[in-house]
Amino acid sequence: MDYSILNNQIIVNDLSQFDIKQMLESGQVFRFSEEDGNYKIIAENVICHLKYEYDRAIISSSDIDFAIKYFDLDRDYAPIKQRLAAYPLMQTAIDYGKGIRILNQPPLETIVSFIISANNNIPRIKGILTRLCECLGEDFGEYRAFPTLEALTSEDAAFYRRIGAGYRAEYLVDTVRSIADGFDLNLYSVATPEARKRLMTLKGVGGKVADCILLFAYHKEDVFPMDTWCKRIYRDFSLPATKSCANMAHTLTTMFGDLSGYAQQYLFYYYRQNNII
DNA sequence: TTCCAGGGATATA
DNA sequence: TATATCCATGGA
Repeated sequence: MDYSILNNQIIVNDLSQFDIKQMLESGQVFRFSEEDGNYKIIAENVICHLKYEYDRAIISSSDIDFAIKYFDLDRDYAPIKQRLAAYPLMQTAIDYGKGIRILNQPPLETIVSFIISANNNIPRIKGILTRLCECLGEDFGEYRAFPTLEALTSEDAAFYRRIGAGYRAEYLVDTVRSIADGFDLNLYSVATPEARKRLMTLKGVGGKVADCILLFAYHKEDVFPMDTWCKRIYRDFSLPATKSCANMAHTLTTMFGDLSGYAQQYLFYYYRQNNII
């Protein structure tokens, strides 16, 4: 994609495949805020400021290389959208969310975030994560970093309940302990089925949460996370009826192949924003 | 008051 | 392997 670096800022020239609101509000990330058109995103211990200037987007970051990778800037989404447009329903969804990109988020916080996301709603997820970082994250003045593994493992279930995690508190305690005890987070070059199997050994990580982690942290493109919105999406494709999310995900990933993750993201955003019940 | 939210664990057959 | 039930919380 067309971007350049100037004075420690990233200038994104091609807004046909880069939209700040669409990237952040497509349900893949929770630690962001907006005020008067200025967006703040925090990932790990890095903060990024995003805004528009004329017909360009400007990214300021404490770590430029991190930001380039995080916002997936070295990927051209034009051919992806062109291939997807041949599928039913997709042209509408792509037109609606043409600036969506799939972020490359740090694995640990993606795992924690999506364990919290289970049977939960986005405003609450954001609140729980805000309190988590406020309590355990390193203080950088303007913002708090995401807590380190050491900080996460230093707390018990009572703490996670206090910040509002509810019954997911025990899952979090168990999972961060597993990671500290040697669960290998480096799944970038592990094939999707094996990586998925490993993630699902973590407490609080089932099929859907595993797929979110695979897509939003490891950029595995051959997954289709099935949530309540995606069940409606499945219905509208008039595919074989089934009650099983696993069956739906299998049918959809068979249909979309290595475009599954992208298809899911455009469709999720379109359905949720338009509240298609 | 009940229902729902980017579901998963567990028990049961 | 497939289905039923329980789980904290807060907003609608």
